[in-house]
Amino acid sequence: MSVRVRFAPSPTGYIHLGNVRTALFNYLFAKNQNGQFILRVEDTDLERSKPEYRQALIEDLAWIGIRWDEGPETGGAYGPYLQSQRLATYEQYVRKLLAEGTAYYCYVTEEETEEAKRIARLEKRPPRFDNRGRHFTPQEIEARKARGIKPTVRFKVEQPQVVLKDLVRGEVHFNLDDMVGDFVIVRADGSPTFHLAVCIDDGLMKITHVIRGEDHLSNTPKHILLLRAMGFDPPQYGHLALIHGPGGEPLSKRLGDVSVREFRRKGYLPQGLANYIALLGWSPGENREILTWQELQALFSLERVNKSPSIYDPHKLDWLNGEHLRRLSAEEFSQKAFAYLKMAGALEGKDETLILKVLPVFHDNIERFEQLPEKLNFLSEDFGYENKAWLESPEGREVCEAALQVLPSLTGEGESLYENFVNALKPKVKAKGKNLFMPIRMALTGREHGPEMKRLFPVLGLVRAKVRFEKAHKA
RNA sequence: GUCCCCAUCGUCUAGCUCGGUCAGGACACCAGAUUUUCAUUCUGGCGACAGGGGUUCAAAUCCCCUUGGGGACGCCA
Repeated sequence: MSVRVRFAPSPTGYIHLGNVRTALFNYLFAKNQNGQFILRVEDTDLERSKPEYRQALIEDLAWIGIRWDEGPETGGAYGPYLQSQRLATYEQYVRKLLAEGTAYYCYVTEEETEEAKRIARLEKRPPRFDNRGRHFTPQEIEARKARGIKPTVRFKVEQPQVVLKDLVRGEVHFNLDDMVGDFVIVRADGSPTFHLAVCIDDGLMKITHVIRGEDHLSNTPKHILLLRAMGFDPPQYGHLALIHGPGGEPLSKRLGDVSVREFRRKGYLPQGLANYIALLGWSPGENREILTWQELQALFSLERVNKSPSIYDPHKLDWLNGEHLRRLSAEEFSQKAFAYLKMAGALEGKDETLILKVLPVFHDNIERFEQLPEKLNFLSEDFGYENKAWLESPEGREVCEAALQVLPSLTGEGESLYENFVNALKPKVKAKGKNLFMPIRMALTGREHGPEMKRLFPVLGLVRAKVRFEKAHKA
């Protein structure tokens, strides 16, 4: 039987590092096994689900390079892939469960269960539902109906001992008696809960492996019971330890800066981010770290997934992204960098041809595209000087004067243009070494640091050089 | 509080299945070399088996306890 996995996010916000890692592991596992990857949107929480988040999610997933075989807009043989469109199916199963007596209408109100929980907590007991609604007499039920109470549907937990053979954790034993009571599968407003929808969908969509975050571990016994009650063979489960922020805090608390959108905005390469994320909780062994998408796919295995939680380290992400950046050809680098600048709105009012020409010069200088616009400031004529001292010194002034004399008769192409420039300059000035070099850099770029002058100089060209030395001379 | 999971450098990890390694790599950090600057690149350094008990000739590796961390306990997913 071929492997079928799914990534099933709820569109209640932008996806973050933890979510994409789950998606990525599912995807890599499926592709490694020659299986299918399904995208399913769990939008049963009408309150919080938003269509724009669904769109964002699809974009972000596609951006990083995940391709789904079946999904909301893609379609597939087991659709629809939006839970909000599967309500009729859920109702059928609920009717069946009700008819078979494995589920029942529960007339206990939300307020009552809240209150019971509060008291349980106070008395330091597990805040477990006591199944009281299971034993209401027909009279009680009538009375509650008369008061306008709408029932929920609860699943009867009758075999509380569940053994799970988790693909990453091994055998895990649960006793639902000390965890949960009968749990809600249909809310009082008639909408299905996550538990119901997931089980029906996983069953119907013939999902073979469920790879998800550890936060779902304790839901798994419920799901296994539900699945069995509905006549499905439960899939295999693998629970991934969670990722934490640099301070050790849960990722959800810092959603803003760890969302995929934010990494996009900062100009990370999709393959750089994917590579880094893959290394959080997984390792191919043999000290390998820098991996292409193809390599990730070929090497991935659940057996090598770690059980312990990991902390996200922005430094290492930057380093790894830089490595991927440097592995790009000059053309690819320029093209992607340019696309980023355009997207970031950093091109407005700028000389695009000139930018395209300098871009390759910064290939080794950055680890993400976000660092580019600031480094490109010197292309505009109105830049200021980071350190005027290099220009104001007698030696600096002499360099500027000599440069202006030499410039008109300069010839050469590419790097040799700069060499000719410097060679022509040398006999005319006393300054040498740093004292010659720094005034040139300051006059031409306004900065003390930057890429090699021999590469920058020909890109700027003689006309700009003249303007800049004139300006520097007056400074 | 109850249940579940986890535990190797500051961080990501290899090694654990099948006990015998100077416990390896990478990021970060520090020092040096190259680069007339910066970045890149290269070299070196710092740095860990949470603690305690077993089992064994031998334990990072197997077992138990403690401690620490995480997760769950919703009519959220």
